[in-house]
Amino acid sequence: MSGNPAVSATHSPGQNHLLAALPEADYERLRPDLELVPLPLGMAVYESGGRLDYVYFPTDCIVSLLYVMKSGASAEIAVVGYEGLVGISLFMGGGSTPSRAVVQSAGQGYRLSAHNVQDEFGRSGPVMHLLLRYTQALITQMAQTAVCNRHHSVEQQLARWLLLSLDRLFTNELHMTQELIANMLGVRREGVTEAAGKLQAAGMIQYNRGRIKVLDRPKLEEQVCECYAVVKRETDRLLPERTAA
Amino acid sequence: MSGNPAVSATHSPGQNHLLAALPEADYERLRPDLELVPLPLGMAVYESGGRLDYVYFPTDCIVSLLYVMKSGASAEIAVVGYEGLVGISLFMGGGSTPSRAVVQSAGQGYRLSAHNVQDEFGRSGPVMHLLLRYTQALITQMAQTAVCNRHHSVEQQLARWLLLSLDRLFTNELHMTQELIANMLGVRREGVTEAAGKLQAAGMIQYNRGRIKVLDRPKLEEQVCECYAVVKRETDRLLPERTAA
DNA sequence: AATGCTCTGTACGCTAGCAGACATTAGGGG
DNA sequence: CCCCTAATGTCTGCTAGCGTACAGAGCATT
Repeated sequence: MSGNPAVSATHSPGQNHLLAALPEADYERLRPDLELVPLPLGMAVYESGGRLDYVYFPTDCIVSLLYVMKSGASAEIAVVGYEGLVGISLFMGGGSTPSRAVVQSAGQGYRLSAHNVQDEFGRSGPVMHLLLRYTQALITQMAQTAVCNRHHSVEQQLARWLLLSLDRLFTNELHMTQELIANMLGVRREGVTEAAGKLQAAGMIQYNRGRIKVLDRPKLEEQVCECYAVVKRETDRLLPERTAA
Repeated sequence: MSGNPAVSATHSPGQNHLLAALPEADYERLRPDLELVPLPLGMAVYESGGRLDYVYFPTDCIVSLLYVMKSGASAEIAVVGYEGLVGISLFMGGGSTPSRAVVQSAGQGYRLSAHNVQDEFGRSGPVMHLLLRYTQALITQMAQTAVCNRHHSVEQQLARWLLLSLDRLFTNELHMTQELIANMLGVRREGVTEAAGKLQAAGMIQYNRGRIKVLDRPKLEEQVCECYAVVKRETDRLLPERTAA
């Protein structure tokens, strides 16, 4: 289905910013190996401890990296969208990680086989350096998640999470139940209801059965904890906008 | 002072397991560039957002990576000992990170200049792959810290922290006040007092004015949360014991 | 021995968030 | 159009951990 020309026509690997940031030569070399795949809501792109066969470059979807405990409780470690990729363990050398990767907002992405990724990485060129810089940005996000989990309220974390998600979409609307958000944040669903209620009362968002519309983003940015800005600034610093293709 | 031959005689770069794991040729090439330096308690090996001139390979000390918020509150992101290095941003490409690195248990370490590190990394050989595998282990630690911060009690986190620290020392005794531990865990000092009291009552540790002796490590391992085991298993998997030099 | 400082223990009120139970509502399929 | 289910709102304890304040205890210096 991903080979459908009508679909391909509206999609380009360049919609993923990592791929777009590659020098033209590298981009063109990679292009034939990139395969467009649908990433439906809830799909496990990667299972904890499992073998990874592809690296995924999201274009218009969001993938959450999360750890699920024995008890069933979970916590989001980081979130990946068009700015990044899922599957760093393929080039970092481990081949697997203890966390899962789940599609949190449906869409599509390009995938590249383990073999191709490792070949590219082995060239020690721009591709490698870009992947490593992205990995460092991801590390910052994980570190800040740890900090946020320690010190900030559910309301602050929800605000951070909304902004991080919004940054990875092209609308001001998320399709996401409170239940799912609670799983991501590792809190109770009731806690999300309460926090979302406050944000709604303050006029920042509008909630409606699985649809969250962000009405006043500037206000949201004003009252979110510093964690959001740290991650955003560091991501922008490490992955400056460049064009290719 | 680090040049003191009496000191050097009892120290070898091989005491750091990353360096020890290098093939002999690489180890010998690096060796002349490695400089033994003292790492006293409280030293800031690296400041948030600052420029990094060296990568540090601890031998018998522990370095904490922590984020300090505007409010002054802090939280430990990860801990590094003889199994690792401080300064991944030098080869990951960013050059800086938003977190600090502080010596938590005094000792020594070898340092390698940014220039040398980048040269070695650029060879795309065993050195590079080892550094990347270590980085992945560090990522796991950060991710698990986020999870632990979200879901586990101060007592469980203290147990995890004690075991992680103990793994990086050669005694069963830590020199560390409750105040410092509280800063690392991002909790109140009183919280640590209470948690430590419970562990002591259970006979696992013995506390005494800045000295913690672990009396019953198996018992401690029994009741620690799964986070410790996840990190340990992943570290062992990614950085198998190998010998060199 | 006295003093001062650091480190540890403890107590009290307070709040955020948990656990569980339940009410309400929206929307889609029959 | 109705019903069923998913999604959301609300309520009642309950507990962990916070903020604050202070007391005792070990250790070093004088």
